[in-house]
Amino acid sequence: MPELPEVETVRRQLDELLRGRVITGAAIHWRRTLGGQTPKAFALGTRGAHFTEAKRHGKNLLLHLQRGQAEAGVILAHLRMTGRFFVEPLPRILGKWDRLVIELDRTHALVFLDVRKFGRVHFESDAQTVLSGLGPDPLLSPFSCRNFAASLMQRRRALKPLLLDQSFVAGLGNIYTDEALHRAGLHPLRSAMSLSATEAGSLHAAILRVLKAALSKGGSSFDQFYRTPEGNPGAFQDEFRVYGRHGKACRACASTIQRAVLGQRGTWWCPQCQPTPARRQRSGAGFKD
DNA sequence: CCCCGAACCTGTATGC
DNA sequence: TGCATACAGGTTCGGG
Repeated sequence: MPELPEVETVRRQLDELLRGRVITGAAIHWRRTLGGQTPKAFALGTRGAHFTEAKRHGKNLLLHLQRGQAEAGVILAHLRMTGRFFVEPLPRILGKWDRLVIELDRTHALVFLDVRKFGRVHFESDAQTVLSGLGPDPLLSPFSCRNFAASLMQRRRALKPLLLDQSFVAGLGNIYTDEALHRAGLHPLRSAMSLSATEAGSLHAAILRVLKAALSKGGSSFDQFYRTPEGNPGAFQDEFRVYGRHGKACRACASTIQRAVLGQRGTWWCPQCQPTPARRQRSGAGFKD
């Protein structure tokens, strides 16, 4: 489900919904949601603290906590495939897919719902250590064209798996990687180091453009899984140019959109707008299928 | 460094 | 209708 535009939409709403609320309790309904942390450790870290600011890096949400005037750590959350947050008044009936319920001010609940159970929510006294392995977030400085181009030149990997690698850039997932490559006119199998300075610039611009456009629509929804904390779906799915459009006409040139599996992920591209790289420009791996 | 397959999970769509 | 299979916005691990 959620990539940078969806997570940023969630962050903005949680920032409004949670600011100032005091955590008065927590009930865990699926242990692994805490990612190895004990329920006791989560409760000790969070109970009695109040929310200050909601931040984000890549697809990670950081819900900052204070006790009085003192920093008290963060609730670090990753929605993975199907995680959702929302706030409801108490009392409420526990839902089938509710994995963690955090009580707010004794009157409300912050619910983490997650059908596939891949999502993670845990308390960290120091978020820096967890985020240290992540690359730059395109919507948070610094993400300069210059540095991005320079880091591309050092990698032989194909663009698709490289852009999905959160230690290279944080926030792109399967949808926005394919959408950015199409907008940049670059084939997903192109080796990163084969890009000219102009092509690297196009890719940098395309990433920013597609992420901002998706964010302005509240992200993308095409099933019941992604909803904002206020309960709304995104609307950017109507503007996909390649993702999921196998067999349909390219919106730019009318060629038939192709699909193949690359790096275990479905990959969509336009054979006209994104020409097949010459052997020299291709990375080692190829398509499966 | 890079690639692959498997694992973690449940729901939905599709085919027989 | 039932059953089997494939696939899904993500990440991590072990092995080659």
